[in-house]
Amino acid sequence: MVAVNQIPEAVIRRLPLYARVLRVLEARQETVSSRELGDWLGRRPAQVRKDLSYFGRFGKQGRGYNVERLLAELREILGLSRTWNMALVGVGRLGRAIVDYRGFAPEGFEVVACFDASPERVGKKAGKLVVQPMAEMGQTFKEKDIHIGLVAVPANQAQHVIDQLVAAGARGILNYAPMAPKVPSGILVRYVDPVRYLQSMTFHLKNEKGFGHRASLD
Amino acid sequence: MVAVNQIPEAVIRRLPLYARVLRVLEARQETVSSRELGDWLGRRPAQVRKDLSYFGRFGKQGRGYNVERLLAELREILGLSRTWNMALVGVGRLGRAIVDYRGFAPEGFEVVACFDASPERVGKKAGKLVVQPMAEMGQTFKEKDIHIGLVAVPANQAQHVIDQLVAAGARGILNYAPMAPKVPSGILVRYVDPVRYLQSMTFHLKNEKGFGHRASLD
DNA sequence: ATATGTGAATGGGTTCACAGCT
DNA sequence: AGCTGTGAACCCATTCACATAT
Repeated sequence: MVAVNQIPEAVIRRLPLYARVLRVLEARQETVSSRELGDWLGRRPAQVRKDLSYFGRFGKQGRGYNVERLLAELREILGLSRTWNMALVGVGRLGRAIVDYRGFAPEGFEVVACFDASPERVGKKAGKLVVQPMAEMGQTFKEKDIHIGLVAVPANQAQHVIDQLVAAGARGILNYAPMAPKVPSGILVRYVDPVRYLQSMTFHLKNEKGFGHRASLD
Repeated sequence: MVAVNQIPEAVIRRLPLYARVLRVLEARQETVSSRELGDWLGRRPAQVRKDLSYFGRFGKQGRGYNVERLLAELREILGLSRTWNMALVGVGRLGRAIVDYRGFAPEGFEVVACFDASPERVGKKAGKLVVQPMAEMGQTFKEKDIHIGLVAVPANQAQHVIDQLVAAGARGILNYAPMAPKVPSGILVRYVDPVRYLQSMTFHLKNEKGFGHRASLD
């Protein structure tokens, strides 16, 4: 157990994975050991224990962790015991797929507004939402208590859009554009970029061997 | 410069990012310094230089790196100077969005076959492709020289699908399902999981401070 | 003056190994 | 016996600092 600000970032990024496995286990068993949890993710038991120990002492020697309890703790730690409102910018093909994506809601994330710079798109529907002009962003962020922005515009527009999101009050940004924007420090950015994963994969595939390394979840 | 099998995985995962920035720079300048390249990605110049130095000596003291040359080298190193054929499993909403995704082709990745376990979907069209039954997977992988599988099925079916992909000959898997499958060692798996990124973001957003850390591309 | 390439130093993250609880 | 929690040891990755080249 340790001060919040000195928890390794690597640990924080694993917590959602633990939560995910626990969701599956919830239905079938009451307790889980660090070994079992680690097996699901290709991790060593010691790592699981140490990761969790940054936040508290959730286990019982000789028994393991109570699945339900641990899941609840993790959701609390990650800030998932509330709903997070998000705004999407860019309602092209990809944007539409994002609005329709069924994976957000069960985890407490909701797209509650969407914006596009193109006048032809403004006013049309995207899922249940009406596409708004960029100018309304600041206003809408306040009204709807939005803290996260999703960016699904072409790479060459992404920087400008992200600047606008930050100005509107976004503190976190999920960037689907294949580029690396500059943001003020304090703004969190994460990247969804399937091609990038493929490209680091082909390095290994190309060298017929070089295969020995663990297929872990990084 | 060093043997292929002892290049840090972390370095390999950054190479696609360098390539991406170089693509942008290509149009506007002939050379780039490690400082400038690093600035684009929120990295220190020394890291850029060391990363590249694992593969060769591409720079010139006093000048920097030739953009075009470096990009070509990286594409070669990553195995991107060829086309990679991929197969999609799961032609639901998400699967359809993946087939339609415009980001793969320009980088040399192509979805050349798609499969679904549901008989109602088999035989129907998905983009330009006809949805095939799972049983044809092995055959098609050989015929079409497929090495990468994309998984877009519900979490509870993903393990089974991935087993089938591996049996069919897939050596790399891009998993859109929110779960962590077990695979034989030697098979590469990468995860596209927007929710996971959101969940590690909310940890920081929740603790109003804890913001100091760099918004880098990990 | 400017910028690379790299050995050495530092820092962060993972794993070991064991005391201690059930 | 089985399993956690954790300091210490280890290993991998990043950064520094400087010799070297243009």
